[in-house]
Amino acid sequence: MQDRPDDKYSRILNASIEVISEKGLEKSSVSEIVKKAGIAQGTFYLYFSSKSDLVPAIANSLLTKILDRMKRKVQGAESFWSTLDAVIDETFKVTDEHKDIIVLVYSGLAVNHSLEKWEEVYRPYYEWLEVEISKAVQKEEILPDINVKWTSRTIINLIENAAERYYIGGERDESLTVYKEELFKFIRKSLITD
Amino acid sequence: MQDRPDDKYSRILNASIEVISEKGLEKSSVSEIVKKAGIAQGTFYLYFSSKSDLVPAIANSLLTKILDRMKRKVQGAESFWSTLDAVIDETFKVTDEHKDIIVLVYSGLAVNHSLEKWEEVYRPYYEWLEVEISKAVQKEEILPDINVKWTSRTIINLIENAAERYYIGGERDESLTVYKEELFKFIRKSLITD
Amino acid sequence: MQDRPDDKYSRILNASIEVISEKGLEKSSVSEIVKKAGIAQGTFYLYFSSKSDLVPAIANSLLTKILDRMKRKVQGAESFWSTLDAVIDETFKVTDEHKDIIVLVYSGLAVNHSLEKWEEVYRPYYEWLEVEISKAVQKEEILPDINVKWTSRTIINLIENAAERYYIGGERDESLTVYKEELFKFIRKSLITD
Amino acid sequence: MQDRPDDKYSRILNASIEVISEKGLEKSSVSEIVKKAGIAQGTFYLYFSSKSDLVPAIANSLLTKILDRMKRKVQGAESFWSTLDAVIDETFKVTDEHKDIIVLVYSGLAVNHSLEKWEEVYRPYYEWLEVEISKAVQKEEILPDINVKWTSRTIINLIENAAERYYIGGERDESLTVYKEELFKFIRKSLITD
DNA sequence: TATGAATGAGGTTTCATTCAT
DNA sequence: AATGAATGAAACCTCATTCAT
Repeated sequence: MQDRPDDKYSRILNASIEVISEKGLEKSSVSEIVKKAGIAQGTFYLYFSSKSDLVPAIANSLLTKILDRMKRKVQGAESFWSTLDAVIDETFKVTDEHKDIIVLVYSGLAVNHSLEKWEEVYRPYYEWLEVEISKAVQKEEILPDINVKWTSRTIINLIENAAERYYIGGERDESLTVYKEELFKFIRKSLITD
Repeated sequence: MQDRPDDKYSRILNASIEVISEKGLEKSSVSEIVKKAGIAQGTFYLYFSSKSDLVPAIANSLLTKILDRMKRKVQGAESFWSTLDAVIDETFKVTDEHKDIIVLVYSGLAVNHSLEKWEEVYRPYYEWLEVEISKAVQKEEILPDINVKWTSRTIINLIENAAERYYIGGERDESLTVYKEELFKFIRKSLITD
Repeated sequence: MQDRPDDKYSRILNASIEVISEKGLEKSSVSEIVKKAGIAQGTFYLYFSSKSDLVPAIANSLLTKILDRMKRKVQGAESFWSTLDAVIDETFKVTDEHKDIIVLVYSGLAVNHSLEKWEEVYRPYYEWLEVEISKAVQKEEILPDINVKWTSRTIINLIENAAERYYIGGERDESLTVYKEELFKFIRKSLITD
Repeated sequence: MQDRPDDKYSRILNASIEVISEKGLEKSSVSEIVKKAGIAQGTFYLYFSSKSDLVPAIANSLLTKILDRMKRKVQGAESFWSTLDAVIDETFKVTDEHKDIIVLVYSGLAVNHSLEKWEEVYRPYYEWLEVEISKAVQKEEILPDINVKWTSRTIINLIENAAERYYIGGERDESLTVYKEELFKFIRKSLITD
C-alpha cells in the first residue's frame, strides 16, 4: 500500500504515528495530523474514512516492519534455539522503540471493538513462526506432540507480554539479560519436555 | 473501597461498568452514566474527579472480584497442579463473562498512559500466586531454580492471554478443553523441567 | 411554551426569527443565533434538538400571533362579509410584515419532509374559520350546500396565496385595493351562488 | 433548454431530479448527483454554475412537462368547463406523480430568495390559461367583469393548493372525487355569478 | 470538453465540567 | 451532600468548488 513513502497515504500514516504516539488516539485530532502531514483537512478523508480507520493501518504498518526485521535477523540461524533467541531479542528491541504505538494499537483495536482485525494483522507473523516451529520439529529439535498453531501464537504472545511488562509496565526487578534468559528457559522447557 | 454496594459511589461504579462495557469509554458519556445511576450530573464529580478516573476504579473492582473467586475456588486444593487447573479454569470463565470490561480496562489504562496503575491493580493477584508457587517449591512439586516473582507474573499473563485469544480474539481452532489442556501442559513442562 | 418572553426558550426563538428571516435557514448558523440570543452554544441544544427543530416552533409562534390578531380584529363584526374583509386585510398585512418568516416556514417545513406538521400548526386557524363559516350558514348569509371544512381551508389558502403573490412573488399589476377587492368578490360569489 | 435528453446537461438534470426528490436539496450532494449521472465532479460545473442553479432548471423542466400535458389534454374541449375539469384533473395527477419535485421547487426557490424566478417559470402556464379564459368570456361562458390576468393566476394557484393539500399535506377527509367536485363548483360559481 | 484529486472553510453537535442554589 | 442548567471549547467531517492535467 505504501510503496513510495512520499505519497499522500504514507504522509498521513507517518504523521499519524508521530502524533498519536505522543498523545494517544483520543487526544490526537485529525487537524493536527493533517497539519503535520502537510495536506488539507479534507484530503485526509480521501484516504481514511475516519480517524479510527487509522488504527488498523498503523498496526499493519508496524507489524510488517517487525516481521521484516525478524526475518532478516533470523536468516541463517543454525538452530531453532537461535531463532527463538533472536525473536526474543528483537521483540524486546521493537517494544522498547515503539512502546507508544504498541499501546495505541492494543487499545485502539480494543476500543473500536475491532478485535477481529487483530488476528488478521498478526496472521503473517503467527504463520511465519509456525513454519519455523514445524521445521524444528522435523529436525527433532523440539518434541512433536505439540499443537504447532497454538504454540506459535502462545510463544509470540508470551514474549510480547514479557517485553511489555518490562518496558511499558515498568516491571524491572531483574536486569534485562536475566529477564530474557528466564523467558528463553521458560519456553525452551515447554518445548523439549516429554 | 466502598462496603455497602448501594451508596452513591457504588451506584456510579456499577452504572459505569454497564454503560462502558456496552459502548466503550470514549463513546460513553457521563450524562448517560449518571442517568443510569439515578443521580444528578454534578454528583458524579463528588465521587470521581473526572471520567477517566473511572477506569482504575473499575479495574480494581474487577480484579478484586476475580481474586476472591480464585481464592475460594482453590481453597483446599491438594496439589499445585490442581491450583493451576483451577486458575486456568476460573480465568477462562471470568474472561468469558467480563470480556467487555477486560477490554475496557486494558485499553482504558493504556489510553491514559496510566500503565503504572496496572501493576498496582494486579499486585495482589500476582502476590497471591507467588505464595502458591513458593509453597509448591517447598513441597517439591516444582523445581526450585525459577524466579518466583517473574514466573507468577508470566503464568498469569500467559493464561489471561490465552483466554483472551480464545474469547475475544476469536481464536477457536480447537475445543475449549483441548485449549486449556494445551495451556496446562505448556506451563507444567516449564515448571518441572530441569 | 413561551409565556415570559425573556426565558431562554423565547430568547432563542426570537433570535432565530431575526437571523433566519434575513438569511434563510440553511445560511443561518446556530452560532449566529446563540450570539444574538446572548446564550452559550450548548444551551441551544437544551431547548431545541437541532437547528431544523426551530422551524415548527417558529411556524407555531407565527401562526399563534396571526390567529390572535385575526380574532381581535374580527371581534364584533356585524356580518360574515366584514369578517371575510378583515381576514383578507389582516392576511395581507401580516404577509407584508412577515414575508421572510412565511417563506422560511413554507420552505422549512417542506425541506424537512415534515409537511404533516403543517396541518397541525394550521389547525387552530382552520377551525376558527370553520366556526365563523358555520355561523354564517346559520344566519343564512351564505348558502348551506358547502363543505365547511374544505371551504375553510380553501379560503385561507386562497387569501394567503394571493397575498404572497402580491408581496413575495411581486405580482403587482393592480393596486392593492383592486387586488383585495377582486379576491373578496371571487370568494363571495362562490359562497352565495346556488 | 436541451433537445436531446441524452447529452450531459440532461443527464445531470435527470440525476438531480432523482436525487433531490429523494433527499431534498440540502441533503443532496453534487458528488451524489454526478455519480448517478455518470460524469466527473468537475463536469458538473461546465453545465451549472452552482448547485443552487439546479433548482430553476428543474422547475422549468417540470413546468414545461406539465404545460405540455395540459395542452394535449385540453385539445378539442367543447367548453371552458371541460377545460377547467381537465386542468383540475391533470393538476391532481401531476401533483401526485411529482410531489417531491414540487415541494423541492417551492422550497428551493424560496430558500434562495429567488422567488422572482417563480413568476418567470410559471408565466407560460399563466398565459395559456389567460387565453382560455378570454376565449370563454368571448363565448359568454363566463361573465366579463373579471380581471382575466388575476383570475388566471388565482385559479391555477387554487387548484394546485388543493391538490397539494390533498396529496402532500395529507388532507383526505373526503374522497378524491368529492374533493375535485367541490373545487370545480367553487371556481365555477365565482366565474358565473354576477 | 472532461476529469477527479485536492482543497479548506465552516457547520453542527457533543460533553466534560462548573457553580449557584 | 446534591442538584442540573449552563457553559463553551473543540472535534469531526462534509462538500461545493477549483485547477492542473
